[in-house]
Amino acid sequence: MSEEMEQWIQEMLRVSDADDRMTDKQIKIINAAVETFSAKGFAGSSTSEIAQKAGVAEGTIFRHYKTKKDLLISIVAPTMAKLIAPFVLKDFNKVLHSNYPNYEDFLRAVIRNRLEFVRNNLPIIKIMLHEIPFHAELQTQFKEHVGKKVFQRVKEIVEHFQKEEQIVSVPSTTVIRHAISVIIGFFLARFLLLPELDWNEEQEINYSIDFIMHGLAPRNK
Amino acid sequence: MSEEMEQWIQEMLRVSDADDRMTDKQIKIINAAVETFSAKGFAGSSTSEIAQKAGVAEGTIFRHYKTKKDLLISIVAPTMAKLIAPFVLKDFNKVLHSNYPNYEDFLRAVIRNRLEFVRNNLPIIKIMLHEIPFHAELQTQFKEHVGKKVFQRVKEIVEHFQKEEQIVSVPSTTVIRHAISVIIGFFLARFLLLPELDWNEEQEINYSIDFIMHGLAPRNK
Amino acid sequence: MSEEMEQWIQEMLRVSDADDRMTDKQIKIINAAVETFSAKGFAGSSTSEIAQKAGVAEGTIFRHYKTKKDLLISIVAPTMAKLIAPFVLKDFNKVLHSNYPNYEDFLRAVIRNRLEFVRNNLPIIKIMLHEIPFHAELQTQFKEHVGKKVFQRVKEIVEHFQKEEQIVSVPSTTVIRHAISVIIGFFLARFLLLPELDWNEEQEINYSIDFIMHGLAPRNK
Amino acid sequence: MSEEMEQWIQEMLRVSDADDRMTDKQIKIINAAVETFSAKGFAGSSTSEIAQKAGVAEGTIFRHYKTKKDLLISIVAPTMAKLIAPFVLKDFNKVLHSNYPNYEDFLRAVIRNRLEFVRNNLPIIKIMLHEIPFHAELQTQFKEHVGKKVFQRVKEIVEHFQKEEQIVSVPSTTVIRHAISVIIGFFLARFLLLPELDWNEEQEINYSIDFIMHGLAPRNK
DNA sequence: AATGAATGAGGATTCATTCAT
DNA sequence: CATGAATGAATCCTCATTCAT
Repeated sequence: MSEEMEQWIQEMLRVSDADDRMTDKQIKIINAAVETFSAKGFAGSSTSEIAQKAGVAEGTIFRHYKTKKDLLISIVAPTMAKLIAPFVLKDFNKVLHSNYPNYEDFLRAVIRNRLEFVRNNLPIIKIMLHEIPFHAELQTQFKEHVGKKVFQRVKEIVEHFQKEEQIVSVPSTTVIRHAISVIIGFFLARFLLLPELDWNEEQEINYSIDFIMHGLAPRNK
Repeated sequence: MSEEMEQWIQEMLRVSDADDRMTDKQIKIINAAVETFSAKGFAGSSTSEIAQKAGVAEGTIFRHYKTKKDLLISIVAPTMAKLIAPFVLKDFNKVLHSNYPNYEDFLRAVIRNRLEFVRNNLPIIKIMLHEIPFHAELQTQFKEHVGKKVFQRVKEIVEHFQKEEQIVSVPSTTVIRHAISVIIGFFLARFLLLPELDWNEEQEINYSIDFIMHGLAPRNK
Repeated sequence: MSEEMEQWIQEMLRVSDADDRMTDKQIKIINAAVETFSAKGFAGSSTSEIAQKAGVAEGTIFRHYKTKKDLLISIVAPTMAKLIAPFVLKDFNKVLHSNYPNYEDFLRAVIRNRLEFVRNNLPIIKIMLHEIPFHAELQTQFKEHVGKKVFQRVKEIVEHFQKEEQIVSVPSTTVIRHAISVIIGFFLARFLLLPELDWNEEQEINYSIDFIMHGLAPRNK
Repeated sequence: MSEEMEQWIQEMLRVSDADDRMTDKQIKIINAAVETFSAKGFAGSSTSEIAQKAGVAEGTIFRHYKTKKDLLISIVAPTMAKLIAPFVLKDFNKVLHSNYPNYEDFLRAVIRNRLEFVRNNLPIIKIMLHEIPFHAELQTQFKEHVGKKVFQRVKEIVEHFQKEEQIVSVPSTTVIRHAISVIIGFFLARFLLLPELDWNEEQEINYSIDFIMHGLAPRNK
């Protein structure tokens, strides 16, 4: 792997791990809330249970977070930002201007990186998945950030490689959907559907990349 | 398309549409519950709201469904069964013994058929997605039916074509995951993420099949 | 025992066993209600449970008994009447005019007879005990029948024997209370507090009569 | 009366009056609950009525008592304990080793003392009587404490006096039942059946003791 | 007579949130 | 800052009773 890319990966890691300053009790509350929301869903969790699990008084939660929903937002929003952080790095599509003969290594680096991120933030990712449909604020944030910024960046890359005839000539939205489906499908299987299996992650990543590469390869008539 | 396959598709349709006999009020309750659960989630919906929406007394709900959860189950369970019904038809993998040169038409038939089913049962499908993680009964049913029966059938087909060297030599579980990811990815985008777009469904199905076919094609070194 | 007394006992039995005419369903309802009220109390029993136990529709109960309370009254009232029936027989205090040297045999006959009655109507007796304090109608009936009629009869007898100096010269109300306490104390222990014990009823009756006789015997200074 | 006995009576009083520390609202809730349960029975009382009577929000009840039944137990259990407290004082049967020629004074002291206790706790005593049959926890406590501990103590005394031939030679269980029946019979008449009467309590106690003493006196053939 | 679906008031209990300490 | 008692609206659910069939 090129040195350039390694630097980029370091950047990606740095960006994801920025942590806000919080008091000891706040951290306990957040942890308890994450655990509870993740296990029972937002609507199925009670603030009293969270307080108990956090070892604080019921009132303490509301000193830090005006409402229960506030608590949810302040858990999900930063993680959603971190989840897509690498894609909005200003040098994300540096790959375009490098002299890579292909995008395979790049794809592999991104997958590995996000795999780690998901692994380390699994409960919050679950909360995101479950709650986005029910909370306008989260939907807005999701559509804005993921739907626009990320999509825009990825689209540029895809269309670049299409111009170079390294990717089949199919609407770029479709190309993106296919690729992302395969990757997210892997993440879901790995962490949500069959986490108990004995996964060979490197191999599966390779299979997935291989599948995507062949699926997207230009058609030779 | 062969006549045989057309018959099978008819069979698939027939199986999916069997409808239970219910009283007028029961239907109203179910419809109101589907609408509400789908919009706010199970835990976020109140029985009083459902009753009001259904135009019945709150007590009437509990005459027909012992608990609120009962109401959920009796909505989700049959639809989950219908969702996978085609896969457990005894002649589902008839394709194996036919003389198709490939499995493309078969795949297209299944996708089209399930696309229609999802379209016609969208709110319930949403409920399924949201609630399965929180209800042991639904999880059990899902793992049992989808995880075991459907997977088994599909695996047979995949391994059959692998033996005939029409599919790349990769673990069948991985093959299945890739194909399903692409299809479900399409369904999610079509109905949940970007339903407001002006979709050319036939074309997208073709792209997806094309992507899968190339992604799964045997590698020629 | 005298022949006269035996006749009286026969009369007592006859009076207690008069049974009202009821339809088959009515009998089932009453039995179910007795069972339920006795086990859970009136307020703790639901008409739906009674209907279920009786094998009739919920509405059927209300065809025969206007309200749930009606059902209670129509169970308790007749049994309360039967419970005191012997005491209001017009020849109850025939004992006064017989030439008995004492009242022992008479007391024994009454105790035995009421013991049988209680044994055969235990659940209803329980209901009476529990519900009289909470239902004005039952209280009225109880005070009227038991408190007045029975008390009047017994008082005459007691005062008769006091005049004959066979009973200690103590207020007749106190005498009656003492005797009844001992008898009812026995019934309660026998059937409610320690029903599982292996009771020698005849012997206990003798002990109780003996205790009463000595307790009430005229004091010899 | 001996000085020794007077001391014992003081001890008895002290033990009965120990009062738990409770907040102002808790006291109001308990008082309202006692009043309501006593008047309508446990099952016939609603928590909303109790809250209203106590002048607190309904939720407040459940902050202090997890369930309505909890509220009942926390009312009845301590009173049941206090009711029998004198009998389990370690010097209760001190009477055995004193040089009393008889047990009359002792019996009178106990009756007077418990009469006062019942007078001061009448509503709770009523609740006890009504609810013990319907609540396993109360039954257990009753059988354990009253049935075992009290009975054991009293039995020792009775058998002691039987050995000394001051009590008739009849099974001690029967002796106890007779004595207790007379005393409880008096209490019930005094407070529950005919509370409106103008009772001369001291005289009735004397009559009852007299009745018991004669009823239990050794038989002279 | 009998049914049982339907009712809506009322049941116990939970909840997010407030506020005096 | 933190507490936890207090709130009262809202929750799910049960109930006695009615009424069309």
